[in-house]
Amino acid sequence: MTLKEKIIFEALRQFSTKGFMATSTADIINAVGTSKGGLYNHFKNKEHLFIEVLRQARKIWRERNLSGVEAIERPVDKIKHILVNYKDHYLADSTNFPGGCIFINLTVELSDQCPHLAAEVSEGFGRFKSMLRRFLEQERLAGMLKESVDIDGVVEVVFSGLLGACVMYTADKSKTNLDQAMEALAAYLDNLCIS
Amino acid sequence: MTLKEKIIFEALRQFSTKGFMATSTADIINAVGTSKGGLYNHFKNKEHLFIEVLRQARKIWRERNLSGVEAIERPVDKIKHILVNYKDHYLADSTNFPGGCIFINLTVELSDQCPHLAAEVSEGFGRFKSMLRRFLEQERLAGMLKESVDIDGVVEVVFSGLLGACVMYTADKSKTNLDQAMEALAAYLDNLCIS
DNA sequence: AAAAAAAGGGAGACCGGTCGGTCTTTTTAG
DNA sequence: CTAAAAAGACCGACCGGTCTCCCTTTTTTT
Repeated sequence: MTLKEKIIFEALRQFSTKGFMATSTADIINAVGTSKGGLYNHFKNKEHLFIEVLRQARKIWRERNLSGVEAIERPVDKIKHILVNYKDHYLADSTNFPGGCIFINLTVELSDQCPHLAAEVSEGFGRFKSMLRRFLEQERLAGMLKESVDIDGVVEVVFSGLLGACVMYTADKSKTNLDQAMEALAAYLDNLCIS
Repeated sequence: MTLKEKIIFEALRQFSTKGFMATSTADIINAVGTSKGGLYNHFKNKEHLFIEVLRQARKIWRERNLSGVEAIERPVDKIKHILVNYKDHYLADSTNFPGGCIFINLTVELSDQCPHLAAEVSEGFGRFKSMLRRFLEQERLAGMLKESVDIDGVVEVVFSGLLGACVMYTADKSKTNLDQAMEALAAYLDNLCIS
């Protein structure tokens, strides 16, 4: 692992817990065991480091949350699988994300202070919501969704519920509450389907 | 309005947008138009100011979100009323909370940096969840809840959904999306009731 | 093949600026 | 006259970022 990679992974860890502003370059430098020169040789400034950390975080997010989804045929089951991945492989990954969902944390932190960085972060939210909507539309096309179901409303409930559960997990670190929230969302989805 | 009150209200505004750590005492002092002496005569240090700001924030939260709830007889309608209050009177209060829900913002910011402050903040979450649960139990006692409904699960969905909607509102400031999320939660509640 | 030179990563002293907090001084009110 | 309120100079610590220096590795020259 090169020094640059080490810096990115350590910055990811610290941004995830302490946020972007509250993590000093000195914190990262000490944790990695390098120096100012070692860091600023690879990154123009703290903001450029942030961009690379964000890219890495997205890559890990996909690995954790989308693994095994392709192999599932029924769209609504794909969503339920993602919910399970979220709690068991993503939020539970205390090596890379010891502070919970880094995208939520950074969005909350930066939305009013660094709007251009926050926009970068929350871009992924829109893509995720679109994915959920696509799965639900496929389920409807297959005729497996109850007539009365409003897809956009369901997307909002599932997505907001997932976000809220992440926030609570950040706050109380309770795996029990997290499990319950995810199971409740899965039950909610089941209730929208036929048979 | 005394200087002390002015400081608390201004600190509330700034903590709500920029967070606790990123708001400097100088920011508050300049906005209020006072000096270091003017602030530190009324508050021992920044953390004590934080405590008083938190107390004020809770008071406003209750005023905004619980107004009119007493007058409603059916418990589940009380919850739906709170959802409406949340988006129309609480999150829309850009005078006091220009940065969205201050409790969520502060919880996310402080959970890993100042656990003792974060615990103070998120204490209210537990009380709110208990309130939701109490309403649902009353509804069940009145026989108006479907047999299959798991109250704890519903509490998780509604509470997490509310939290997540707040986070998204912090990120995109979209009143439309907020309305949709809240309406979807109300529809979810309707679906659990008889008739 | 040996010597010289160029290149680049890393170390850390250093800079201007900002932070929370203290202390002395001045102003104001009772 | 006194006591509280307010002002603001000041302090040490820390921030992001720059700069120079060193050391190792690679490339070029003889």
